[in-house]
Amino acid sequence: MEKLLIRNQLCFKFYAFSRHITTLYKPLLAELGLTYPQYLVMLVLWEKEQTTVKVLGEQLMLDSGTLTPLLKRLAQKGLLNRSRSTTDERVVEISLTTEGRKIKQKASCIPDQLMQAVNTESSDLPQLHAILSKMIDQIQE
Amino acid sequence: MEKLLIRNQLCFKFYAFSRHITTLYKPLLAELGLTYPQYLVMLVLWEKEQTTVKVLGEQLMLDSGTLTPLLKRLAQKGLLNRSRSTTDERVVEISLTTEGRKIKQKASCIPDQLMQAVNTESSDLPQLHAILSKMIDQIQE
DNA sequence: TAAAATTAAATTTTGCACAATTTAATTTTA
DNA sequence: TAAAATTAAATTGTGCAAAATTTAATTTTA
Repeated sequence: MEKLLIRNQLCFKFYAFSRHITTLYKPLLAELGLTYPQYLVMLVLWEKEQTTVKVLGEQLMLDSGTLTPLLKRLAQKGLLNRSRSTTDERVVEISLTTEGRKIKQKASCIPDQLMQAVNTESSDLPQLHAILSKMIDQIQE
Repeated sequence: MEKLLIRNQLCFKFYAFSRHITTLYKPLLAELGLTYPQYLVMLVLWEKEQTTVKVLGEQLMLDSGTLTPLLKRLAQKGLLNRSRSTTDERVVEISLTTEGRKIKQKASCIPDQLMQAVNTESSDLPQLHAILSKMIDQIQE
């Protein structure tokens, strides 16, 4: 029964820390007018300027129920375009706009600023990366 | 700029894995009729049968905006009672009901089942616990 | 090739999360 | 002790998440 003690729950630690990270991002992303999930979409588009809702969903592990309204908001802000593919009308293509490309510069300092705020002992970082990567790879099998 | 690559983002890994854990809990908690945040509240109450919204919020790192409606749902299910403190009318006391106490038995197998589903290499577990505990302790300073 | 199956997004619904504000009670302090 | 400050919940509003269903397009297969 001691496994029901909240302090012993690894999953609660993930849940709590993940939310904490989002609050640390908030002031940094506010300057770009983005939420954290919106920022993740922009990260993907900064790597590859054109993609689809499906591919985006696979990369971020989010479904269309989450992405459709989120992408509409980003389109509203003028950061990306949404359009039906002409070769397959089921597909919606997402492409970076000039404005969307522009704010990549402003975002370039965010990763460092954020990690500073997270303030993880830097010796723990490689281990965390390794363990989490392994765990996430397992999900995607 | 390579820090803007999504695969390099530790925070995305936390975000994605935390959501993944919640989906693993879902079928287990469905038998109790609970969501994951509701389950966390029950974990706290199974340790200490009476508490307050404020204390609960500190333990789970959630505010009244999240807890108030969540606690109303748990009260609706008959698992806990909400009542204003008589000594300080600002405070709402939360107490476990007989029904709420009863389902602790049903929940006793969940931690093991969940960790099996998470399928983390068991050699990584102590490290994860240690690193996350340290990081969460820093938040609460 | 027509029917069946599959696929991609969108929609609907429920339930968090959290910032900001409000309300009411209690404490502090001038 | 009356005014000011603080505290605890509740409320309001926005934006995820994810399950379930719907819609429309494409692919498979009988």
